[in-house]
Amino acid sequence: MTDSTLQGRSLPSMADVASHAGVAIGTVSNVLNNPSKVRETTRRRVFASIAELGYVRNDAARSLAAGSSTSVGLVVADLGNSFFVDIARGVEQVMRRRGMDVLIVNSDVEPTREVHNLELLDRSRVAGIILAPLDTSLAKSSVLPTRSTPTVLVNYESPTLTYSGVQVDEAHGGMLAAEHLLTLGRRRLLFVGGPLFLTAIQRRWEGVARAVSAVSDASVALEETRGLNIRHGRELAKRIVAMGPGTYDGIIAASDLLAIGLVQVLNEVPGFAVPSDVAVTGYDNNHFASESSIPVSTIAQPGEEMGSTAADLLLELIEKPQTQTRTVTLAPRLIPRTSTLGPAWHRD
Amino acid sequence: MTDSTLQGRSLPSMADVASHAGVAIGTVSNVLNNPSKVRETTRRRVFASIAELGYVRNDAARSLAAGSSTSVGLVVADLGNSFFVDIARGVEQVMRRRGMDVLIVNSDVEPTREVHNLELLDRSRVAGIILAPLDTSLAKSSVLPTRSTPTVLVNYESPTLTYSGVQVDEAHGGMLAAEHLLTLGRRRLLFVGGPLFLTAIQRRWEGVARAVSAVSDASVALEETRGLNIRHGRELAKRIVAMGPGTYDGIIAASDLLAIGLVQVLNEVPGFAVPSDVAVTGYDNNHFASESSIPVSTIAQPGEEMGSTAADLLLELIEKPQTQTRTVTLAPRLIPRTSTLGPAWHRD
DNA sequence: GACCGTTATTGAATCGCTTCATTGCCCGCT
DNA sequence: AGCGGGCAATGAAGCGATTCAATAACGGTC
Repeated sequence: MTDSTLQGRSLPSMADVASHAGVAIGTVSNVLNNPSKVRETTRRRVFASIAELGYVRNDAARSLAAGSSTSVGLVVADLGNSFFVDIARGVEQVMRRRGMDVLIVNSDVEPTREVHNLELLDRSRVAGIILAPLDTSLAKSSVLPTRSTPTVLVNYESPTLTYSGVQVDEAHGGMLAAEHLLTLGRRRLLFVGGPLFLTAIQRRWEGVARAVSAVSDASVALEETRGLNIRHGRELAKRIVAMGPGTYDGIIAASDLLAIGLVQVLNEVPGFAVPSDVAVTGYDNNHFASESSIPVSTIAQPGEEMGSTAADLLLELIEKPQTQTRTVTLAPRLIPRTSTLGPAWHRD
Repeated sequence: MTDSTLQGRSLPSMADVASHAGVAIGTVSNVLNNPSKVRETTRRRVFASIAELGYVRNDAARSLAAGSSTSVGLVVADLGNSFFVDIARGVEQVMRRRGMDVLIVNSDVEPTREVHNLELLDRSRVAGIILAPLDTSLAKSSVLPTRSTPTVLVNYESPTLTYSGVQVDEAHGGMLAAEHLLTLGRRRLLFVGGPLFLTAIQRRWEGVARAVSAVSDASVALEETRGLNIRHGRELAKRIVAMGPGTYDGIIAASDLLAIGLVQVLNEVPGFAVPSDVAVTGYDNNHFASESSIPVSTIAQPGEEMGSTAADLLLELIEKPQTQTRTVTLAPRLIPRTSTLGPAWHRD
């Protein structure tokens, strides 16, 4: 019976540790989970055996037996987008403080993978899930209704209030940008961004329009783009130049990349100097917004804060499952830089 | 159609499904894992029960019983660095094709978290682990010797050949950049980058030096920087300007950001036009290298390929554990752009 | 109808852990 | 001595799957 010939391969189990240390299996478990319940000397003996055998606890067995896990899952739509990386950082920060681990799964913009990843985490029986989808991925609507693991949505409004969530007040962001330009005396504004079926863009535009309508002698036009990259900014800039100098004295771009593209082209053309002739704002606080040759004023998405808030909401849900779900809306903030203030304004 | 029992009740188990469908528990298991062994009609009945009860397989129990998992873990040093995101994409691509899932854990540049994450994945009994550390994080040396899960290293040379790994031939990258400039007729070169204790930077410099020494009338100088960001590039550019025009006619930067910073400043100063007076190359193929106002020629790290190669190596290790470990070295490649070729050269 | 080879289904044993009701001990009090 | 209470330690009963030997059911043949 006492055959301890473990042919090389498989890792030692708790039972192996127990017999090696001359204690019961339950004692080993206690050493690991409730050290205070075990006498000092015994504890030391067990730890010694653990070290000697190179024992590694099997979390699959652990969470099966305990019926709970110490990891949460984070489903992100696109790791290539630094916004999601910020969210991840926020989530990790909070979870780590609580001794929980964060497993990240990447959907890479594919809705089917998003569904798959959600199922994966469900099967894994993680303690909870934070879902950060893209505005465009609709897939979740078909999955969400049947979920049973505690779940928090980031940046996506759950139609019904079935899940807790974190959102950004996009309209407010648009207002901030517009008011900034208006305060600087700009009156002939232009909002650029698109496609407009993205609700975030739509909201930003609404905010801009609202802010402008509050100032009697100000006006704002809208130019829809097909995307939000530098290239789209460059293309649009050419069209703007073609309209002639003075048509606009302030431009609100729906993304930093768009703004950077605009600035790159405009600033080369007489009559379109940035910001003296045309002030430009971006959106997202992309790392490169501050690094381009003319640092771009921007609206910062509170990505990290969104992540940490989502984590808080999730912990709440995990700890008292009866809690009423709720949605937290966070405000973006303005970061003024050279592209609106001019070179006199130095950042640190 | 009708019932939506989403609340609180603990999830149904395989036993529940079995009794609901009027079959044995083993049959349910077969329906899920060896469908061909179950008669069509039975299979359908079981699937119906699964759907009706909303059964979700418990992967903790599954991998405990089966003694194997269908997920692999990926430990990345810094999700904020797009190089690691590329690696992740490569890993996912290969694994997905094999029906395996990838769990990503982020160490956020902290060595202690790297160790923790490695332990986490060990405990989780994933099928294998891919470790993508930073050049600087030394911590793994203390962990690696005792590992027992199949493991593959990315971008870090295991001193002993204990683990399979994927690397980049950094020296070759340096050579490519230098040869490119030499071919364009540049002879007074400068390599910039740092800190030099980073082995990758060191290697690139070695490659550059080797290439230059092969051309009799060419020379190369070295300027060490304290970091690789745009800011460092800007600062260095000022020093270069101070040396006067003509000192160098070609600069090899150890990162794209560095190169972008250099170009931004140099190109404004008479006698330092890029690329006519000074040609500049970057390194990493950062997304923004191609988007800056003067697109920067660069050496592309094959991040995605590194990831997929690592995944292949890992699968090999998982499938036949006896396999000899090996290290694959990949070559970076040159992407010439305006900062060396001039505006005549259009990219698609 | 008896016999036999497939094909389907069954259910007990098992994976490695947590839990918790018990048991053993030791010590102080009455 | 006897009793009660606190610690320590024990070990069996799950947790929810996979496996696999054993059994049942099903056709075909002679």
